[in-house]
Amino acid sequence: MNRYRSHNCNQLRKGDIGKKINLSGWINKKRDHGNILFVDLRDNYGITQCIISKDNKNFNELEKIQLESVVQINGEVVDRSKDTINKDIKTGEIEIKIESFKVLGSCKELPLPVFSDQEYAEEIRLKYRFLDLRRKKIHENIILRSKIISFIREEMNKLGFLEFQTPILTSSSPEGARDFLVPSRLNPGKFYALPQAPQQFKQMIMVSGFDKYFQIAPCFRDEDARSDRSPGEFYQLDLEMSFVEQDDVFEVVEKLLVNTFKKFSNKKLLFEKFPKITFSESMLRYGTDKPDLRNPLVIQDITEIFLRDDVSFEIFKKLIKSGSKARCIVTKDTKNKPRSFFDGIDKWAKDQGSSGLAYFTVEKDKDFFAKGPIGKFFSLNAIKEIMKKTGAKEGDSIFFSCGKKTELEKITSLARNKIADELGLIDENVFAFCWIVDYPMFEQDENDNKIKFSHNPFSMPQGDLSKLNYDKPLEILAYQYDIVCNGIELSSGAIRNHIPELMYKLFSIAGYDKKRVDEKFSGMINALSFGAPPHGGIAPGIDRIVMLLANEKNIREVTMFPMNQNAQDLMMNAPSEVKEEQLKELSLSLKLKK
RNA sequence: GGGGGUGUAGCUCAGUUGGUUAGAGCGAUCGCCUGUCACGCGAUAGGUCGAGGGUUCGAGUCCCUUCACUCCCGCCA
Repeated sequence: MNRYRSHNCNQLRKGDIGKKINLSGWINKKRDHGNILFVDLRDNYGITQCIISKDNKNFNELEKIQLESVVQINGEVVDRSKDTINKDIKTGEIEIKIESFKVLGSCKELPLPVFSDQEYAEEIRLKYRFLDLRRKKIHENIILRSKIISFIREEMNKLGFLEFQTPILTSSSPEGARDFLVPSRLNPGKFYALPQAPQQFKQMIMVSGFDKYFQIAPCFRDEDARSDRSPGEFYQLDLEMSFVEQDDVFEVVEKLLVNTFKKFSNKKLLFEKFPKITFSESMLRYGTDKPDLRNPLVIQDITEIFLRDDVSFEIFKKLIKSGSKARCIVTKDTKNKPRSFFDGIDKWAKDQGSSGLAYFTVEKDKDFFAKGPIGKFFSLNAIKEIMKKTGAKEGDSIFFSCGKKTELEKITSLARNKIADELGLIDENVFAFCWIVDYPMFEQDENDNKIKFSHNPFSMPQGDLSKLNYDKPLEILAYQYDIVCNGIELSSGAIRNHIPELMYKLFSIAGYDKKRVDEKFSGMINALSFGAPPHGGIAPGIDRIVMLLANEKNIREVTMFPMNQNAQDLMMNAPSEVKEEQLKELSLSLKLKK
C-alpha cells in the first residue's frame, strides 16, 4: 500500500469484493458504451477491468483520455454477473467500480498500437522500443530472460562457482573478430578495445587461484549482424575451471543446460546426455560443425561409385578425376513425391550457387532400377552397390552433389536442411543438443594457404605433448569443443594451453614469432610463467539460450534494447557525431571517405 | 563488400494490362449507444505512393539511379 496503488493489476479476486482499492497502470483498452465505459488497466502483472457510468462526474473526462496514458484509479472491487465473467484474465471474476481517477502520465497519439498482435516494421519498433516493450509477447520474453539469468546464477553458485567482473576497457587482440576501439585521452594515439570475450582475464583468474569462475559477461565484436547475432554486443555465460579435463567441463555444462531447459520449456530434450560428434565426422555427415540433430537426414560420401566403369555419369566422373568428391543424401520413401518436388530442390540448389542436385529414386520392377533424370547412367550392379553403401531401399530417393570439399560441404549442408524442411522431418517440439569435439588446432587459409589457428589460439593440443608432429600441423587436434542445439551454435570452449613454451611453439606455426607473442599476449604469457594450473572452460551464449527457450527466431525478440542491422540504436540515436572539442581532447581528427 | 525481399494514410495492408478524383481495417477527431472484453453504429480529417531521373497523351504500376529496413553470403579466434 502506497500513494499510487494498494494492489497490482493481477491481484484482485472474488475474495476482495467490497474493498476500496486503488490501482495504477496504463490504459490498455477502452470500450465506450456512451453511458457506461470499460477501461482495461494494465501493469507489469496483468489486467483489471474498471468500469465507470455516466452518473459519475469524472465520466466525461475519463472517456477522453488516450490509450497508454498512465492513470491511478480509485474505486471499489465489485462482483461480475456470471455471464460477464472473463475467463481469459486472472482478475476476470471481478471489476473495479471507478470512483475517481488521476492522470499520472499522459500519452500522445501512438506511433504504433500497443494492444495488438499485429507485427510491425522493426524500424518503428526499435525507435519506440519503450512502447514495443509494453506489448505482451516481448514483455514476457524479457521477463523470461531475467528469470533464466537468475536461475543460471543460482545454479552456478550451487555448483561452487564464484562470480567476478572483468574490465570492459582492455587491449585490442590481433586474433578473432574486429575490435571496438576506444581512444585514450591520457595516452594520445593509443586505444583500448572492448573485450570480444573475457578470455584472457578468466585464465588469469585461474592463475590467481580462484578455481571456479563464472560471469554473465558482455562481449563486443564489431561484425555484421544476422538474425541470431546482434551487431556489437551480446552476453555469454563465461565460465572457467582449474584442474579439469574436457569431461569435467562437459559434466557441469550438461547439468546446467539440462536443468535450465527443463525448467523453462515444455519441449522434450532429445538427449539428456549430449552425444559427442567429432568435428571431422560432423563435417562429413552434416556438412557443418553446427548440425541440427532434429533432422534425421545424413550426408554420405560415395565418390568411389563414380569411378566404376558401369557408371557413365560423365560430369561427375570428370570432376572427381580433378579432385572433387561426390556426396549424397538419401530420403526415405519418397518415390511418390511429384516431379515438382525434385525439380524444386534442384532449382533451389542452383539458386544457392551450386550446379544443382542430381537425383534418382530406387524403384523395382523385375529388378531394381533408378528412376529420374540421371537414372540411366547407372547399371543394376552400380545401383545395388549404392543401395548397399547408403542403406537406400526401394522407394527411397538419392540426391547427389559433386564438388570441391568446402563447397560440397556447404551445399549438402544447406540441402540437408532444405529437404528436411520440404518433407516436414523436423520436430519443432524437441531440443537436440550435441557436443562437437576434436577440432583441428590449425587450418589452412583457402586464399593464401597460410596456416592459421582454426579456433582459439589458447587451446591445448591433444596427444602426448612431447611427441606432437609439428611438421604436420593440420593433423594436430585440440581440446576444443562446441555445444550445438537445433543447429544453433550455443557456445565454444576449450581446455587451455597453460604451458608457455608450447604456446610459443604453436604460435610460431601460425606465423607469430616469440617477440610478437610477447608483445600481443604479454599479460597472458607472463601469467602462465608463474605457476599456472591446468584449466579449461566454455562460454554459452545467453541470448541464444533465451531465444531457444522463448521459441523466437530473431535475437532482437529477446534483447531489450537491440541495435538494427547497421549497428544503430534508433531510440538513443547511436552512434552519433561528437563535438570537435571531444575529438581534440582525444587527439583525433576525422578523415571521412566520400 | 555481394545477392534476395520489402517500401502506398499514424499503424497493418489492397491497388487488375499503364487509364477518371489512390482504397480498406485499426488508430485519431466529432456524434450516438448501460454489460463490453478485438464492443457496436454514423460522420470527418489524414497521402511527396521512400527519393531522384526517364519512357508515355497519361506512371503507385514500366525502365534507370539512389536511399532505408530486413534476410542471406562474406565476416564472426
